[in-house]
Amino acid sequence: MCGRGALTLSGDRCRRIAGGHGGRTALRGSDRLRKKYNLGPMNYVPVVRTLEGSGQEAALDREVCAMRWGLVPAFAKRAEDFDAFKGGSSTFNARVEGAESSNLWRRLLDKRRCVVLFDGFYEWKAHGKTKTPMFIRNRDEYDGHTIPWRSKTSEDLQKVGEPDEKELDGPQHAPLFLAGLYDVWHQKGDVEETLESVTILTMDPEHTIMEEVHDRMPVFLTPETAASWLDPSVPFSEIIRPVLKMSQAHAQSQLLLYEVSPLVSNIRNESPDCVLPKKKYDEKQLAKGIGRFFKPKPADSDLKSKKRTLEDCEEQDKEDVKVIRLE
DNA sequence: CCAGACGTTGTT
DNA sequence: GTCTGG
DNA sequence: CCAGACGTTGTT
DNA sequence: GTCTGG
Repeated sequence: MCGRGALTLSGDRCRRIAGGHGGRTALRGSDRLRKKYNLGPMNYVPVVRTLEGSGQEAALDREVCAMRWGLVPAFAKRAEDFDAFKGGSSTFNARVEGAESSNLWRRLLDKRRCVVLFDGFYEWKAHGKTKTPMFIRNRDEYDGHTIPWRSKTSEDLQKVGEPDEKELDGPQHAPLFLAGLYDVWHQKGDVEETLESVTILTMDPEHTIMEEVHDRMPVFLTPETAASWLDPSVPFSEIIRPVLKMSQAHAQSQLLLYEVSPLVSNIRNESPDCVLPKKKYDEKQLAKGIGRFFKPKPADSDLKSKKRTLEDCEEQDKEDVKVIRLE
């Protein structure tokens, strides 16, 4: 993990995921969230956090807000010092090993934990000199769609339980819950500017399917560990062991990994085809007629063979129509 | 005391 | 903000 | 994370 | 190889 993702959830969908309805889960800055099948650091991603200063445990509320992926700590003098694309420190991932002994991360571990929502993310699997893009998401059967409340009344729990509306604004599979840390940076000087930004924790993928693809993976949260992760009354030192254990279990049993087309490797390609399995993408391209150029060419180029080729093309076009109608 | 760092991934 | 190096 | 640029002189 | 852009 984790430098590229897909994110097509609407703000409202994120809010339902984050804890149901009514005033208990606020939504802010969702105009910064657009459907994206190919996003990287510096883009805005939906973050679930616990609202500060909302009283004691029983009254804690949540908020979903758009934050920039790539953390700028509150103490930064210039935001560029933490912009990996401008020679600064790379802060879109944080290694969980040793986070407690890092000046950058330690201050966030107890009070600035959050959950980052993704449809899925991309990883480039290396074989020798070539790299194959893969997409990783929750399998269709996984039913962890919402983050429950911790220590809430049964009334609250009922509110959250299952999604009670047919979700038409994004993928049907459960989104990934990724463990994150956030911070708020205020620019000093004449220009008043506030930047909320986030990093995604990474861990060792050993003994999971992710090991086949990469030497790091994000920390996956389940509905239950996500609820604890969001509870600021639980210290990091207490929660991290079970969280990592559950993340490993999740990566062992609930993920779906598949190869995608090389389209995604260029971040300017912003198409739903990015998340299409490569096999389906290839079929689609063939159906569009691009695939015919990979057919063997005629040996000679006299008029007759040219004509035959043209006829072949027309024939192919008719077949294409059939294929498209069948879909 | 002040100055300066505070990070990750991937590749060799 | 907080720690390390000098 | 990957892709793509990496440059100058002179002219409009 | 190294840096910038997205």
